[in-house]
Amino acid sequence: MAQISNLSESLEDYLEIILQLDQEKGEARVKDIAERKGVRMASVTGAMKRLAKEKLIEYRRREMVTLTPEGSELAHRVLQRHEFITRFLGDILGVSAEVAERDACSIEHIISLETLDRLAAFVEFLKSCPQAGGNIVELFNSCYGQVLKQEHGEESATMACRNAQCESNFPDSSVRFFSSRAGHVALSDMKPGDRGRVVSVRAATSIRQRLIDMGLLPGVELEMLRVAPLGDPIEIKLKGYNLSLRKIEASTIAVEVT
Amino acid sequence: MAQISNLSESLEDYLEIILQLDQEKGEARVKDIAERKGVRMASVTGAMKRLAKEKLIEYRRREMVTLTPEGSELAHRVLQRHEFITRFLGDILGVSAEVAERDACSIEHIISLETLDRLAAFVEFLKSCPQAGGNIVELFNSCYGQVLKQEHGEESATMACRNAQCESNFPDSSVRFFSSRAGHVALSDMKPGDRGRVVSVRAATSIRQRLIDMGLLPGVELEMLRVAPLGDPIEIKLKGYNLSLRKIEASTIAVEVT
DNA sequence: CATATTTGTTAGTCTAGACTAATTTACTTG
DNA sequence: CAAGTAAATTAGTCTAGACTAACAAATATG
Repeated sequence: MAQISNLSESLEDYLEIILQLDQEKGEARVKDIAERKGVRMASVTGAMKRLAKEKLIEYRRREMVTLTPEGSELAHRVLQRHEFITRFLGDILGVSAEVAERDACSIEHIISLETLDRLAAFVEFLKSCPQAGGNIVELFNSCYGQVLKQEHGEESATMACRNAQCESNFPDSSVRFFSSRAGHVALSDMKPGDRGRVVSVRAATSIRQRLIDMGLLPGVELEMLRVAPLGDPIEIKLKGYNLSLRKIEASTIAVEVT
Repeated sequence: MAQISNLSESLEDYLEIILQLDQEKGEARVKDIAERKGVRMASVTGAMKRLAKEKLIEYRRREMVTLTPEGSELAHRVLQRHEFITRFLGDILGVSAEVAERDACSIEHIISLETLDRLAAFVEFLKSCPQAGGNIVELFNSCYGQVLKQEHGEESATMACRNAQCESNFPDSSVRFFSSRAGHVALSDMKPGDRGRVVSVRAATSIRQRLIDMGLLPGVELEMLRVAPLGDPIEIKLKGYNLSLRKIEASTIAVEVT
């Protein structure tokens, strides 16, 4: 049972596809539904029966599918949710269009209304609150780069980054927190000679700021030099200079060993 | 097949639960796994066989479950992903703890690594980039309120809001974009006398800022007064004063009719 | 008009992943 | 130690949702 309806995910998908086809072509036929959903026509026939039983569509054998008023209402809600998530992934996070679409397709069915509401509020906030600058999203995407987006005329975004002096802070535009093959290790667990790349800094704010000021930012390359006899302090090399850290600080830093 | 592994969602869940139990109690038993996953023991037995076949766990009948090195590696990755998503939902979006946990549980299995990476980068950005203020998240949560979070000692967050003069901008701390029963309607489609609440403003940035300056913010209550003969302009009442909008502007504003 | 081709349907199969009920094994305790 | 209880397994059932194969209807075309 998905969140909005009491339908299965699959049936929600069918409903959504029917609405889309209806809007695009003015009609929804079994063949087109099958093609868009990536299933065989026989599967569609079955699904149509289930939807008809729920009185969400009107369907007579070999004719086109039409939404009932309740079906249409529901389909619109499902579609709105889908499009919102796609926009969040694409426009805010800068995920590539295909992946945004695919992920939205699955997330829409399982995300709670509470989370959706909060996410929507967050998006509105990022776009509207004058204190948030209004350009947070552009700033983010120019600092961290977007996936597979090389549209022209993005000069202003790049400028925003330059102006904000973020450039030197975020040196790697393709930070891979999760997709790296290697597992992540706490900096404090590295052996002398190990090299790696900072993945995240999870220290409390006060310490965090210090670490960041020292250059320990996501994406930065570093090398473990020495660990003192009792494991404290730890000496690392980054950006060409050496740095000493306390073990407790180093343990908050996740590193992808290379 | 979930993203990280080629296991089913359910099997990933089992693996994750085994790791958690192992960390918490030092051992994972069928009964506890069943309880945590909310299934019967018989179902666990079946799942353990499937996991053992994949060489992810070591299991002999009626003994406790242990992770193989590969299983442990995978389980850690799954758990890390889970915890990251939970933190995003809870700490950034301000979703209530239970829902954050529940949603993370489902989202973790379907979200792509690309999206996960972008999300992680975004979170790091919000927390680290000096230009982003570093307090964007607190600002958001104090402006829009958090769900079911009434911890004390949040004075500083509230202050951030006051200082930022966001208070008057975001009057309603429980904006419901998706969870409202009623569907959303474009402001331009409302009838004279209808009352409602702004859900979102989707205009282009230039117009958007003007609308926002006039007080058309998510959560604001308004009433439709008059529509001129040709549908343009539209007169609405909000916060006690009257406002005229062009139809094209009004059509970008989604309203939840009350 | 006869025959292809396209479009849909029916009937039956398969799978994962839950379930119940009954049984077996292991541990505890009077 | 016998009996009771807790833990785990086996065997079999159910469901959604896909699949294939074969057939049927509608449409197009030589």
